[in-house]
Amino acid sequence: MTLPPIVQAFVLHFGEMGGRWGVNRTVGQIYALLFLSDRPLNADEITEALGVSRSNVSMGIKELEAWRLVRKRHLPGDRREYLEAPDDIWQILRTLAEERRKREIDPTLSLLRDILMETPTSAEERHAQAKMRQMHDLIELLTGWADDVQRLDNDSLAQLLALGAGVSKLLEVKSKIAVFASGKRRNISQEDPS
Amino acid sequence: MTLPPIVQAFVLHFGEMGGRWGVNRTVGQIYALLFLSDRPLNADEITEALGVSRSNVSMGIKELEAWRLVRKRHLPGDRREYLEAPDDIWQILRTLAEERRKREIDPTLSLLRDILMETPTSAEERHAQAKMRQMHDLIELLTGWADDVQRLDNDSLAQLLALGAGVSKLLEVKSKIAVFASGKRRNISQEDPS
DNA sequence: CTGAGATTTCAGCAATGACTGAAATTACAG
DNA sequence: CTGTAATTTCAGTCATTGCTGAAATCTCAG
Repeated sequence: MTLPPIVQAFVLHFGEMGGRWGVNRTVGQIYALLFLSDRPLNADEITEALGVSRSNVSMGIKELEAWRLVRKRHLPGDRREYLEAPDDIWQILRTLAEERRKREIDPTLSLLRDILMETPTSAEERHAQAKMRQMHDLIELLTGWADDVQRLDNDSLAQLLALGAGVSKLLEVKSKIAVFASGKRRNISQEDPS
Repeated sequence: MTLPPIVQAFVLHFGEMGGRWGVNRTVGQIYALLFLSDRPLNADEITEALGVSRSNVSMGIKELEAWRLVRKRHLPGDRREYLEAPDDIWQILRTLAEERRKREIDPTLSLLRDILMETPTSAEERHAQAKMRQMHDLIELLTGWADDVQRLDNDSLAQLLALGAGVSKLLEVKSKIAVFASGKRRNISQEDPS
């Protein structure tokens, strides 16, 4: 691996963090490399830069495509495939949020929906189901919010983030004026009145 | 494992999802069990319910304590330790957000800070560093926002979530009135003018 | 104190996941 | 088409992580 020191440090770090982020070391390293690169790289360049096997790179790329974090491109007069990481950092954020949700949250939401259809047959089951309903409702609230925010353009999103807790002040005002209430509202309470 | 079917389904699911959430199967199962339980459980009850070894349960509990997702309690006239999962679901959400950030984001932020102190020595390094600055600034914006939101009380948080994308409408109004601008604003742009 | 019950630690085994090289498949220039 | 370069697949091996039982440590009633 002959990379500039700061690039190498970042690549190695992403490799180590990969585990915590739900991908393996090589996948983390490939993404880091592509993210920092000022031009698309082909698989052999990646293999060379990271010092791993060509097949490992192939599998890593496949996974990054599944995450929609890299794109394949073709350069004129070169049969090889080149890879690049999209560079709109806001879009990367949206993609990560969507993909993590798909992997980490949706399956649970689906299970909860199923279980909440069942009729409890004991006090213990009734309590368990009530807890699951709490969890279900909270997740729906969160994912619904995420859906909405997902659709904001970069600037609005940046504004929202910059606002921080200031939003609570804004909410006070809103509740007083009550005119801005636009279309779809959601259920606010998480307490289950069962 | 002799648990009510819906409890068992939920526990097994949490076990399987554990991997994606950064904990092992047993840890996921223990948490699921405690979350659904209507009373604190001792380690032997957990061992019995999950059909795993006592030592495995001990290690799992230790990890859940490190995540601050469970508490130890003592019942009068019983030497054993009992465990319970806090039941304010909003608090659980805050805890999860904090702990995941600590594990998944803070180390990267720290590395980025270090690297951004370095002086690039080539065009390639300059570009890489610019990308890292973008990432750094975005993460700071996100964690700063999270810090703020973290401090909201349950109701304000619920309101914020229910608002969804409606916040952008509110932001428009805000920018027109410009009176609500309270204290700490943050840098909005992510574009690096290097 | 003492000792029985309760909990934690840890070395070794089991299971899972990651990586490699070789073979198979695909893509395309000529 | 054909042949070569490029990519993917996959069986086997290596590395990591998870789990267990036994031993060590801790805790507290008597």
